[in-house]
Amino acid sequence: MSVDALPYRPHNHDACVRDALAEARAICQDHNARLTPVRQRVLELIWESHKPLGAYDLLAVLASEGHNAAPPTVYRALDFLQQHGLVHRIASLNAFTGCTHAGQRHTGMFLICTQCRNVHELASSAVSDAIAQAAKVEGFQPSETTIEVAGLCPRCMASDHE
Amino acid sequence: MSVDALPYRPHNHDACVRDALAEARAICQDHNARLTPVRQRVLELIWESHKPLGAYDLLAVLASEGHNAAPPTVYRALDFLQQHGLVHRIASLNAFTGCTHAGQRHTGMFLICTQCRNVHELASSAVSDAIAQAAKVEGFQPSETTIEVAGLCPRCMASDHE
DNA sequence: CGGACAATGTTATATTGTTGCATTAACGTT
DNA sequence: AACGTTAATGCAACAATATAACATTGTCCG
Repeated sequence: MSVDALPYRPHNHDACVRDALAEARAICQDHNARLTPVRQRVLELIWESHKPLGAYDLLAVLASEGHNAAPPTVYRALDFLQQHGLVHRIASLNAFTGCTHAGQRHTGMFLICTQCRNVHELASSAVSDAIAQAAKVEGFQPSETTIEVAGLCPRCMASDHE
Repeated sequence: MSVDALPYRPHNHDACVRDALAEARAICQDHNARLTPVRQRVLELIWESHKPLGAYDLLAVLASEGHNAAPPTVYRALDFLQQHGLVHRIASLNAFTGCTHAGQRHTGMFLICTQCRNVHELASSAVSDAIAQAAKVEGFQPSETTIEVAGLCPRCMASDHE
């Protein structure tokens, strides 16, 4: 795997994928939901990539693995995973990424590097509080919040200055 | 025009469209940019609607007006308008809305009513500061920020409780 | 086993956005 | 006014993303 495929925070990637899957299994069991082979494979692919993947990227991999998959296959798996808080959709990229706070109540904030394409998810209560407060002042009742920040990750910034 | 087409903050809509266009003309002059007929018409349609419009919605209106328009026509106009800070793209809706802070340096935050589809733009420095701070902690250098909050606007909340 | 419901397969289509190239309009220079 | 240059538009095709509708298969539970 190319180094670019790794997020800019170094870690043991194999373990991180394994943990994410274990966590997913636990959460699904808890929700009485079935983490079927397609769903699990899609989740795994997303985690392995560690960058947002488009639905058609996933579709292509599944196809290359001999799975007779059509768009609905992938979109349904993604819907399921989103419903159970296992993946997020990045609206500005039309792509999907593994949730690093699965099981926790949070509104994710995404730092998206425009150069290496890696995405880093945060859950800053300072940010969500500020947003909740701003909404409240307007008498607005939030249900879903999207926070996506495009820019340069530390690693790319450093390599740009070489 | 139906009342639903108005934003939930009451105002003189004709004047608001007129002002937005005047502002746009001033800004374009200032930027040495040309607010051509197509561009102006697209901006006008977006403001008249006061709800996010999709590119193909705009296209349909232009077509109905006898304009021989193809998708690139609309997308180019929208690109131009975005570049000059006159409209925003709402990523979670694939739609475009007039910028209510044109000319001011800001990162917009959008309150999107899932019921009446109206969108209200804010520029909360508390929010942008919190986001900037969260990014800084991660060593991330932001360039573009997307903040979109879906939920219920005050008017719809009130009418739901009748 | 058998019925009910969840999940998947399959085909077609809708929606959103882009590329590439030809044509026309605007602007400054001479 | 004619000229060249660049910006803007017209136009045709296509790419990318997402959904609808309905048939089929699988799973669970009585």
